[in-house]
Amino acid sequence: MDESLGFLLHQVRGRLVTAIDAELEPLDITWAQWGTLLKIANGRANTASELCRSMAGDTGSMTRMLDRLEQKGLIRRERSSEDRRIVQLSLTEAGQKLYPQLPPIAVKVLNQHLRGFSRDELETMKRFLRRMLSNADD
Amino acid sequence: MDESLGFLLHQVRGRLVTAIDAELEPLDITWAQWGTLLKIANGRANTASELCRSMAGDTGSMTRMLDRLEQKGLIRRERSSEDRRIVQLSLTEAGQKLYPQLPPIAVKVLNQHLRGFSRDELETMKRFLRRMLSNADD
DNA sequence: TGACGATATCTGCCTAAGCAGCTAATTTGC
DNA sequence: GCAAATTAGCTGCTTAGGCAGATATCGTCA
Repeated sequence: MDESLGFLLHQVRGRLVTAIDAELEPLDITWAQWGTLLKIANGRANTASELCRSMAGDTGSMTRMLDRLEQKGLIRRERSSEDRRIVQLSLTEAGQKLYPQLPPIAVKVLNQHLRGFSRDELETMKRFLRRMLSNADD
Repeated sequence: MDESLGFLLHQVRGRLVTAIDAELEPLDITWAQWGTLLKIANGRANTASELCRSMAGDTGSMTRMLDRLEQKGLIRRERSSEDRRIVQLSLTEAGQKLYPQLPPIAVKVLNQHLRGFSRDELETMKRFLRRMLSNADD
């Protein structure tokens, strides 16, 4: 039963997150925070609900994630004037300075865990995971 | 960047857990609780620290997990008389009655997410994940 | 024997994610 | 034009996991 796919996914994801968080620790940011920051930096999400949709997350949990990022001075929240329900998100100068430092760290940890994998094998695994995701969507 | 392996693993694992938890809800137990219960039921772990080792988890978090299982009346804790540091774990009658109901639910949800996968593909994916785990161990 | 290190468990503090319920603002439908 | 539904964001409650520190017990070795 340790061999269940669900358990394996859980374990691997946990190891990855722990390893990345350990490397990120000197920068005073976590993997989850970095992911959120990146979405904002890329312009893929300007509001909290866009973030939730693009990460399949909960809005309540996102509010608190944004609280943490704002409190660290990495993002700014501004109530929109056109639609006053919306809070527009943007990176502060500190956020803009921080976020390019992060991808190399994630890549390094990922490569450590992918030692011995061919490019084909990596692509195969990603294809499998995308198929599972699309199976989940119905 | 939504295409990073780490992000995909995170997403798939999340969807699986959410789907299993939804199915388990009428039984008033969660996926994480069920995993712990199963380890105890199988006799693979008679103590908290054995559980932690076999799941690569934290002892503090395990204490609280066992609190929840004990509070639900599914497990029993008994201080060992030979080594008084140890707390021996066992299933109550309720726990023994509950745990055989759980694997079919996990299998069902897993199969939904694996629609269209051949047995070979599943084995390949599991092999990949085990390789990543073993890469993590050094 | 008695000090020291290792082990087992527990507690407090933190991040994170999910659910339900709430308010305010906007859009839709009659 | 206005009631109803929808959307955006927030708060409280819960589970879960990680880290650090505390306590009690055990094993070892001088």
